[in-house]
Amino acid sequence: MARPVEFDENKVLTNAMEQFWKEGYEASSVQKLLDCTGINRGTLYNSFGDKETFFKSCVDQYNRLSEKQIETTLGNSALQPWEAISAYFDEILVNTSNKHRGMGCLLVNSLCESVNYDKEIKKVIRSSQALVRKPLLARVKQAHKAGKVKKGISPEFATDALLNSLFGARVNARDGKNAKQLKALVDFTIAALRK
Amino acid sequence: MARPVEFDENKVLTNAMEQFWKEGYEASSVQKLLDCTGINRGTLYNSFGDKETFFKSCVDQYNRLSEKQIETTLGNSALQPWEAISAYFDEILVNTSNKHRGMGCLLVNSLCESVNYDKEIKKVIRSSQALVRKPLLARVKQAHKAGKVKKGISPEFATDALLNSLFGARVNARDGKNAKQLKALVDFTIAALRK
DNA sequence: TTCAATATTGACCCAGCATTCAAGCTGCGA
DNA sequence: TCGCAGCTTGAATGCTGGGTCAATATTGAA
Repeated sequence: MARPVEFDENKVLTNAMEQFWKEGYEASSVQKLLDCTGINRGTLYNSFGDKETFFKSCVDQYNRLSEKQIETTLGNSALQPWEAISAYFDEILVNTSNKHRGMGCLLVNSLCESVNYDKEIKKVIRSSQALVRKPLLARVKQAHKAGKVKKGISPEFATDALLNSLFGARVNARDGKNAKQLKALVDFTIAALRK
Repeated sequence: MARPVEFDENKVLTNAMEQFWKEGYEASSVQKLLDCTGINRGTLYNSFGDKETFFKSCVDQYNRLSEKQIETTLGNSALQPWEAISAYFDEILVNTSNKHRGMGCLLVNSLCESVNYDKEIKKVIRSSQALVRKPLLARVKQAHKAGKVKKGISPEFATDALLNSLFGARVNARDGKNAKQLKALVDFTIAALRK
């Protein structure tokens, strides 16, 4: 009945996501977003809303990427708990392009840039982080039940320690550390928790 | 011979540093910097140069703060190596105002915001991080010589692991975790390295 | 073929950005 | 007391920011 969309929504979201991921929210001007997506100014506002709304859609796109990484690792029932956890970290830190590795984590970056310091976006970031924490905690609990976690460490704390190590690694990734160095850092944390 | 300066340079730098620390480089407009420092537009440009130069001066101010924290902890020869290291982390994560804790680390934030993604400021940030790494490494080496580091762990790696944990904690601090939770995270890393 | 519905386009808006500068002010040396 | 070096001031500048909109294009249905 009406004119169909011409742009590829997935490509637009992916390109814009990478722009935000690399340079952050504030430094990503609408003009830069238009350049990297190839769409027109009006099209952006018409189809994706204002900059903040568009950013949230890009975070959703990032979460979809995240979920894929989780599915094949933490969500792979063929893997033992610690193998799954290790595979997940490998997926993020090792089996990724140098480009993506060097950009760190969009959620960590956004938290540190503090997009609109005390506004709504912070909530989005937090709930996105839960997407990782939940399946990670599930695996740690599994390991815990199997007696594969060092004594005196609760599954919740072990999960926090793993995430803390991962956050650090992703800051270090942005600082230029290579895959091997980053892997060594998270492997050390795993070794400290695992029995 | 001429009119003397009226503003307190130290206060100006401290206030501006906190503005950059809290909201990042891009979101800290010159107007916001004028508001929080109380100086005039022309005065800023006359006495501190442009925004980028001013930002670097604020990073210097942050480094001075950092050096003070290092002096009384890592630099305190009355303390044993691990006690000094632990005291340093306490100083950053526990013995600090809720306000400052919640802002994380200016250097980590800047790295994640990626101020001018591939420009000169990144160098400033990196050399500033060396200010912490050097005395920390010295203490770890001391512990290593005294046989107080777990077998098979080099002082360099142990230092990187500590810094990784600290980076993670400062991201988590920005996410709202409290002093106790943050301390538990770095303490866990220390315990994993210490013998 | 016509028309309603929606997508696309880029010129346009103005608020806010970083930066400059000419004029005014202040206090010390002469 | 006067002159002037140099700090202070805020209006002015040009540019870029995010956001709007009327005109145009493209489709399917009638």
